[in-house]
Amino acid sequence: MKKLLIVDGNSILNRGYYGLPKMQNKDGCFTNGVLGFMNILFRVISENDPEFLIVTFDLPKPTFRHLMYSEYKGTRKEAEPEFVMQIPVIHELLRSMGVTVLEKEGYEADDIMGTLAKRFAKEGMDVTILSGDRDLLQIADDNITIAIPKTKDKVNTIYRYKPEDVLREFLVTPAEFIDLKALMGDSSDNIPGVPGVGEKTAQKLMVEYKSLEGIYENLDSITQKSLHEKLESNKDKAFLSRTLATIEINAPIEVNIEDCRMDNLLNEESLEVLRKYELKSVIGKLEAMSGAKFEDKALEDIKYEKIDDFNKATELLNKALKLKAFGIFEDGDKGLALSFSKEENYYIEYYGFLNKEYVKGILVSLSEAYKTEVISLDIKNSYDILPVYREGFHDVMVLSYLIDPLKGEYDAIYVGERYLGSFCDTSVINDNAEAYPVLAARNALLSKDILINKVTELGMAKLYFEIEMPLTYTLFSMEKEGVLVDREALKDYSSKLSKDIEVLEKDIYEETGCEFNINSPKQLGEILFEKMGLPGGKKTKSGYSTAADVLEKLAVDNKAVADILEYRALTKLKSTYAEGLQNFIESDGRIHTHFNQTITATGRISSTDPNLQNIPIRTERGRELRKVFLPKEGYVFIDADYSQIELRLMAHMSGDDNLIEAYNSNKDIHRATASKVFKKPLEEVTDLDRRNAKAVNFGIIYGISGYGLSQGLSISRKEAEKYIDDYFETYPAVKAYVDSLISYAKDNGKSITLFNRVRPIPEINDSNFMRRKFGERVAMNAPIQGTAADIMKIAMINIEKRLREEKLQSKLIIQVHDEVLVETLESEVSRVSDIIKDEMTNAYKLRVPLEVDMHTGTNWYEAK
DNA sequence: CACGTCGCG
DNA sequence: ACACGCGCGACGTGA
Repeated sequence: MKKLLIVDGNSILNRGYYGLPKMQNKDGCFTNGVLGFMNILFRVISENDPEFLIVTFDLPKPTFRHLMYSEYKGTRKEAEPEFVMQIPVIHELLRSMGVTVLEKEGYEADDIMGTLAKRFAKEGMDVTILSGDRDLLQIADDNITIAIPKTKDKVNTIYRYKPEDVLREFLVTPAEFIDLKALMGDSSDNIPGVPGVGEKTAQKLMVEYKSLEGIYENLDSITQKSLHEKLESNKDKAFLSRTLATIEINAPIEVNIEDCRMDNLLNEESLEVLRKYELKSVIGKLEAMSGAKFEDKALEDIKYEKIDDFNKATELLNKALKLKAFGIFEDGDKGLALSFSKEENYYIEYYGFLNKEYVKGILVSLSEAYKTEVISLDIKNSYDILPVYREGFHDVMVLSYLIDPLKGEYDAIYVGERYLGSFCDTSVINDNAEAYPVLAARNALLSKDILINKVTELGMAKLYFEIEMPLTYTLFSMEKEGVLVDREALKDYSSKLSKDIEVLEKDIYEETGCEFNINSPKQLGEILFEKMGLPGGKKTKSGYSTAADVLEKLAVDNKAVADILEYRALTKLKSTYAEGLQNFIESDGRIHTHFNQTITATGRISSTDPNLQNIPIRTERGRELRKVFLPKEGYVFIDADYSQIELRLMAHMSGDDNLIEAYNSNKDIHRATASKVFKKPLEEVTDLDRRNAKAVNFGIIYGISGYGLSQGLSISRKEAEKYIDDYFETYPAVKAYVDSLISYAKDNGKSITLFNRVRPIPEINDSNFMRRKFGERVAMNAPIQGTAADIMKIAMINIEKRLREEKLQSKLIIQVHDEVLVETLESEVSRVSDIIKDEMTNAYKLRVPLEVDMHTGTNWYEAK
């Protein structure tokens, strides 16, 4: 008989918390509840040996049961912060262990447990519910055991209740237990009960009359006067209490039991979490349970067949086409790994006619004739041998990123250990260059369904299928196209910089009276603040801060400092851009950056080798650099950027009527804000007012703080705080919205975008003030920045697709967060402009218009 | 390899 | 009294 264990998360965490003395890790995070939770859980697991495990939690929101009777205000006293901060920790740990965690808005954990227990028991499973309190006893039946941990005489035991045990101890059946509770009441559950009736009396009544109905039908036979009166005058309360005490067993919860299979609790991910919270004993218990030390877990071989025969490779590729799904991972120009199943893997070595072109020739038929799923760990790097993106292509790296965007790395080893519980011998990978590609193809194939289930559970299926997967192809196409760069112009730019740098260098040596390495913050700090005695406090770990905002204050009346700032600006331009970019110009004269889809915490893409998302623009000297980015012969650039997309999203998502109105009437938003916040007519708003309002607008998006704003505007913190207060008074719904973002994050340990993209925020309930405040700012920023990223991705996918499908020659080549650059055939300018504008403005319908600024030019300087 | 700094949105 | 704007990547220095 299959065994299922369902755990009442909040209640067991609570048990754990009060069962152990307070403990903290070195970050100050309390962990005793989590440790206690795990101890109880492992105890039950070892005694029961369940095959499946589900943990449920209450959401802090009111439930339907309680909403119906909202006059019963919560009497539950506020939980201790040391307890509350462990809620996200237990979530993080359970998630890392791959445990199914269920919670549903509008339902208590009791309802979820009751529903699932009854459902799976009916299907013939042996169900155990682990809870810290007796509420669940009403659910007990022949196939459902209620396990309750108790401490008696300092000995922890797990009490197990079947219906007969309930009867023996409480003298009622599980069904009657509901009425018993209705009479007694339960203050911790906000169940009023009949005042004055306690456990003993209730029990006596139930034994005698079996139900509330029985009691009230025979009220006359209750002779004890005071009890009679209590019952009579509280009949409504009794029946209402019964409704409140009844656990829902038909809650709308969907669970695939196979997803709840308990295996691989100890993996790279959970190990990391356990180490972070310093729960070594848990690691030990998990090792003992899995029967092996983590370090010497059974290592799996990477088995594969090497193919270097042309006919064999052809046969294999044709076989792949006919499969339901296969895994693929390209090993640069050296070869190609294919995986057909856990056991059947191949490495095709490119050689002679057996090359990429040949392989692509076969695989290209995947575009129509075959519905075969193609699954990779990084499919963007395989499009050079695949047809254009279609449904059925999958990327396991992208899936892992969506589930845990803070992780940073999603290689085959990580996926194997976290999602497959398969540990491979890394020495094999070090020794054999073919092993990793094979492992990547295989683990991608094997983990895809597991990961899609997780992503679906998290509400991100649409995000994955409709945005992230199509985007893999868009980014591939952009990288492949690259951007033309004028190497000679870059060299000229560099040598002009060199001249000016040389002069500055000499001036600085003279002005400071000594020669030193200006690029060394250490030496510079010593010269400025010790030798020259300029005012400036220690700011960094390693000495004086020589950051620009510090130096700018000194530069006003010190020529040397002013020169140093300029020197810094010019050397930056020279080393990072003028010299740096040259190294990336390839033989086609173009730079092919890498657009990374699995880096940022918020959902933006990033650009590396080189970074084309930080090409200078704010200073004229830097902006000049954009003249070296050119469209190819016969083409021009069209540059398009969203106008204030994040602020527009703030208007949309907060639903603030004032902000929405400002945008819908096409106002200058910063000016309009200044007018309202500083309470003066639009005509009287000065440039300074506007600048300040703009800073506040930005501050709101970044997660405002008085101090931060005061630094940005060089005003006192008090003034800055006044600005913020006035701002929130002007746009009250914005205030309510950012508050709701913080409270959502505190409750859930994460924030989400409009498209359900998840950004975990582990800092949000940290006991450390700084970390917690950081978490709060992240909670305010991530939904806005992330939603903007989502929308831009939609626009990019659609632009690339239309250019391709409408057989235009123009190509999308660069994205800079809210901006795209399209290399446009001259004769297509009008058509392509329409496409870009159309796809960007209509990427998603908001309550305010999405506006796009577009320019054409013969280089990036002109087009922007 | 960590740090400080600074380029961009 | 004090902590403090959000998100990235690249470079040079110095241990």
